[in-house]
Amino acid sequence: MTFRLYDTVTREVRDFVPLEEGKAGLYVCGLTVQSEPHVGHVRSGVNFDVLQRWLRHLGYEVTFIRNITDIDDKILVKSAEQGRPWYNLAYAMHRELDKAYAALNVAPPTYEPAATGHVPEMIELITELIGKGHAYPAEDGSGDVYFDVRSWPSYGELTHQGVEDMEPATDADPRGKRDPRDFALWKGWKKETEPKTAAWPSPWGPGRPGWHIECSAMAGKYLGHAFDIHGGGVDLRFPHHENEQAQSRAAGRPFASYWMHNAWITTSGEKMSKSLGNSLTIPNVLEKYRGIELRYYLVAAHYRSHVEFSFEALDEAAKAFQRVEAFLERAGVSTGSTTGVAGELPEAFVTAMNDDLGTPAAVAVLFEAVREGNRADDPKPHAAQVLAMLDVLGLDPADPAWGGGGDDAKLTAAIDALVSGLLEQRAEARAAKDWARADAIRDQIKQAGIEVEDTPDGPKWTVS
RNA sequence: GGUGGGUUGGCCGAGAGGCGAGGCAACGGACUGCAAAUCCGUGUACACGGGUUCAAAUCCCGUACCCACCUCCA
Repeated sequence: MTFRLYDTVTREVRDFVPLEEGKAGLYVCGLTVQSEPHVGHVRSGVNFDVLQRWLRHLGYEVTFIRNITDIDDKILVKSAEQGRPWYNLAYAMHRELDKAYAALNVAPPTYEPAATGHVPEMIELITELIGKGHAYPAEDGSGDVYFDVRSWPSYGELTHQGVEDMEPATDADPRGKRDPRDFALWKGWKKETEPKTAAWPSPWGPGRPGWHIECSAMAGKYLGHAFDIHGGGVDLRFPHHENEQAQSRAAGRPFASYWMHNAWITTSGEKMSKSLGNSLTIPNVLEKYRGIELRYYLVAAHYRSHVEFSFEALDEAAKAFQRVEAFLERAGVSTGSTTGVAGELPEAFVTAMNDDLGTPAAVAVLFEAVREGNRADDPKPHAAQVLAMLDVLGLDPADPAWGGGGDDAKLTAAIDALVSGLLEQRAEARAAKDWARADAIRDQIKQAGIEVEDTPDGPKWTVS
């Protein structure tokens, strides 16, 4: 059975046929590192991480490039507001993003190129476009270079829009554009307002890259002029991806075969914009929920479905996932080094994943396996299947990526020593059928935040 | 004005012509000293109005409401 995915261009789910058999080239637009990452930002990271893992599972040799935009208008504005160099802000936020990805077990891509490191590649591409008559230096002496939308008849093909139907830019400043829809490939340095460090030499004078050009240049450099899949958030379809494709193809590069776009996460029906305050930043959410729980929440919804974020829903998701963990614990495989040597994936799971990464259906299969395992005399084979599924989804609790360092083990031992003393007293009370005292001890332990469960193997405690 | 998406039970969230995805919560039962966990069982949901069909949450027409993008937001 082949892997099928939804292509934004054809608007249908179609077979994935790579350009080169056995290999998959994937480019995903990463973030503009201008502020702390929030839940919405990280969704794309998790979604494409699942894609990457699934392609690898299918046996593809994956080259995964996810860029970092580390110079742009907003970075300049924000850093100025904060009174620090733009590169300091970008670098600090980049490190925050790395931390957020790590906390969610988002595997690093093959390479994470930054825009500022690829100015020569961009200049080369822009020069080529000017040479072919698809771009022009602004006539107002600003040092800007624009892509000439009118020179490229298929402009709009990605998002199925005609140039005539597009709303003319409302940002009143036409600068030196021939057509208001023309977009900047290169932005001339504005001496009066922009720091000198934000300008690079170019044939058109000092300046910095336009937003879209970086992705065309970097995708071309690391994946070749034609590659398999290009991904990003829905908002990037237009103008970003439309422009990437236009400028790449105008330069004679075929560019991506498939376009994938993940949907939004909103809060109270609204876009999770960066101005919303910081209650939804990853560091904040991780104070209340574990990374694996947040990841489960994100994976349990289909990547093309809009998700209305709420802490109530995240809470439910966390409980659901704990059910899986409790099963693994019971089956006695949760702490073993079973990662990677787990059982076979159920066919229904594979079918679900092959159908445009149908993670909701895949998760349903996961829970069915958990129930069967709970019912079975020997849960181990089911547990092995469960682990195999979790591994593909990046949700294996035993994965060292989740941390669980040595301090934890020490703490656990210390608590165990304290709790076991109390549990012995409770056992004595129970043996004497002194239920009141037994329950009082259990309540006492519970007040410390520790739940006691009686199992066939004796009482077990967990931090609730 | 253009383009696209959405409205599913108490809640989250799948599905895309005919067997009630899955999870959370609730209720009943089993197990338990009581719990917890687990298992078994219970719900007749698809925005509204028409239509097509033996059969519609799913297809068609219309209506309402919501959302996203339209030049630097994942």
